[in-house]
Amino acid sequence: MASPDTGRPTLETVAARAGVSRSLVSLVLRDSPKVSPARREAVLRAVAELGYRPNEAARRLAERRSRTVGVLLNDMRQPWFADMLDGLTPVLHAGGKHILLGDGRIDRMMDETLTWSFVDLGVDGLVLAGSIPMSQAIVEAASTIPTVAVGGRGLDLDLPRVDVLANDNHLGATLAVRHLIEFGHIRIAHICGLPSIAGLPRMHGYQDTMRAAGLEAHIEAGDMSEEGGYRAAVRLLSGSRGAARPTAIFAANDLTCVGALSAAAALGVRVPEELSLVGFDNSTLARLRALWLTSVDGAAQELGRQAARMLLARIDHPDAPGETRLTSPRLEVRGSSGPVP
Amino acid sequence: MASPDTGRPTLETVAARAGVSRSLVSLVLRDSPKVSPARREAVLRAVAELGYRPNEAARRLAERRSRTVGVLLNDMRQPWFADMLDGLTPVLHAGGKHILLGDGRIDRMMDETLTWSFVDLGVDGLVLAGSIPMSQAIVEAASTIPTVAVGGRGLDLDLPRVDVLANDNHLGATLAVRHLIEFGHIRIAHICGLPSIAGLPRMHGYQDTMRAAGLEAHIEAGDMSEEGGYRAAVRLLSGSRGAARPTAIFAANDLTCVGALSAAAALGVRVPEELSLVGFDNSTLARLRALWLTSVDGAAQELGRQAARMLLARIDHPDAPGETRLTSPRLEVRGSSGPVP
DNA sequence: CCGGTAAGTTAGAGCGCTCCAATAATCCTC
DNA sequence: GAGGATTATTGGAGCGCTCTAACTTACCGG
Repeated sequence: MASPDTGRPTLETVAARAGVSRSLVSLVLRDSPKVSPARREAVLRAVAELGYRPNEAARRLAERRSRTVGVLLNDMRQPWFADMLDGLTPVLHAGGKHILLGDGRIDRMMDETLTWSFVDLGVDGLVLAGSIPMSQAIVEAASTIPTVAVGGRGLDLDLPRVDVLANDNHLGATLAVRHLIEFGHIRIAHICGLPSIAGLPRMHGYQDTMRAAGLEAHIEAGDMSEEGGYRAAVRLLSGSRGAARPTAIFAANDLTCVGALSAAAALGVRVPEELSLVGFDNSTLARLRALWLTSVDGAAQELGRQAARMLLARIDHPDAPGETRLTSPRLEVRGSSGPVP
Repeated sequence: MASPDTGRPTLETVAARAGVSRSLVSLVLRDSPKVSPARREAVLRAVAELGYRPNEAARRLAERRSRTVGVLLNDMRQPWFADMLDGLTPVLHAGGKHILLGDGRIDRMMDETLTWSFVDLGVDGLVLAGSIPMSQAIVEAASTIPTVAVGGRGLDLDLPRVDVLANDNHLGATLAVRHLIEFGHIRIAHICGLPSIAGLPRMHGYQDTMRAAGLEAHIEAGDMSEEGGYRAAVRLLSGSRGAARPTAIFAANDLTCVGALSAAAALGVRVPEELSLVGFDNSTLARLRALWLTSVDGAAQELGRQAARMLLARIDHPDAPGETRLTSPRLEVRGSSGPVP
């Protein structure tokens, strides 16, 4: 004799109203085929009249799964993550999954607590996005829960049954440098990023392509920030190295590229007439007409879609061997690059 | 006689190991004062040895609350939301709340499903951020669940026990226009935003301040986008209105302002020598040295902090009368504004 | 018209936790 | 060292749902 006296209606309440048992209501709600049309009708009417909504916590407890996947990322305000999520979420929703976002910057506790709270919540799957720091907690979670690593982590740490999906950063750099070479540039410099899973292959792609073309590589240190890009570009352009000023710069990401653009403006070097710039990520920044950067597009959205599909497959099949897949980037040519002067 | 055979340990498992009852373990975990040091010790050891973590779903069901608040916003990639969240989340965490993010753009179902899923999950509180569309579901949820509306919605729809916290957009516009007047500008135009809860007061602030200074207002239509700002600025600057070209433009937000900046560049109008620009939001965009916009800072982070505090208070006191609070913006002066030519 | 099968419905035992009421152990105080 | 007041500990009844196994009917051919 439950007490539907207080607050929201429960299965009990609905059952009483429809004149059936709790179990039958449950069957109707999970639309089981073996319910007579008459009863189904009655139950649905009762549900509507009472405005009944199932209690998610109870359902999770009973089902022992949450129909939820956790997404761990480091900074949602970076356009790459937003784009990736744009691809990821519709597919996961279509697969009947809720999404729980964990942002390492917003919840400054990525290291441990955030991951554990996902585990406690009993997420059905985990998406590790970007180059989030790999704590003990994450490694443990990833080896228990079906997990997909997208765009960064995972290539390095190789867990047994984790799928890895990443942008081919090496190829992206190659595309950028080839583009500049085709414009006739010879002195092409690179402002590198951090020595991360994203930064290193971009740098190596640059080096390899330069070498293949018989050109001399010139790398200036950056840190994926605007400030770093500005300083590196100032060093490159201020001619402290004699007359060999580069006519083109390939930057490790768009933010760095924007910094380089500012440096060029500050030093009176016109872009693209005197200096060509190519960024990486094709972020919203690159698309602002005030900046209008040529940039490598990592197809983050497509990456997200694929990640979602892989995760859904893995949830159904937790023990399949881990798969690694690289996706091909594309160059988006805009106003910051042009023929060599 | 539970079966700790499978998977994660439960209270039962821990209790057995520590040689105490389930209840005692529960008391230790919620660190009740009335547990003897010896038992507490034993329980904690068992917990550590087993790697026990409480099942969040079960806890929620039993406690009939989720220690979670839902945050509903429309687009996380807008810097304003990120900043607001930066202020909001630490305070909520400190108050022992988990955070559930619902992004209207990412989960394209803000209208209904997203809100309902918050309700089903049994969130303890709700934060409505920005000018999310007000669906029936939201209104219903907000009148049941402790709710705070921050930076947009809420001023208009006035629900009985909902706190409203907003930036004083009218004052912000006033600051911007006064700044330009102090620089000696007379012909100050405004590119307005959408007629939203954020856009309208900015426009009115502009109008009122111009009128108070005995100046003639001139408003060009924009839409809070870069493209809109570009077009409006082209109309303003191309002189189709005779010689009375404005020497300063106050834009409804930074994106619009960036558009205006591009228009100036395209038309050969130098900023700030020939044209001063002031934006709104003081977003990361405004801080890029390539743009370096003077902008009104809505103190989104502080807004977030206050919103969190108000929500925590309201959760403890659901029936207190709704409170409305406006916060004062501040002008961040950068390179896009200067003395009248 | 009876046993057998299919179709529809239901009781009831969990899921893993909280929390109250009841019990057991301990501590005083006289 | 008995009686009462604390202080610790425990049993057990939920929380609202799922899911299996058992129970009703209804149907049908022999």
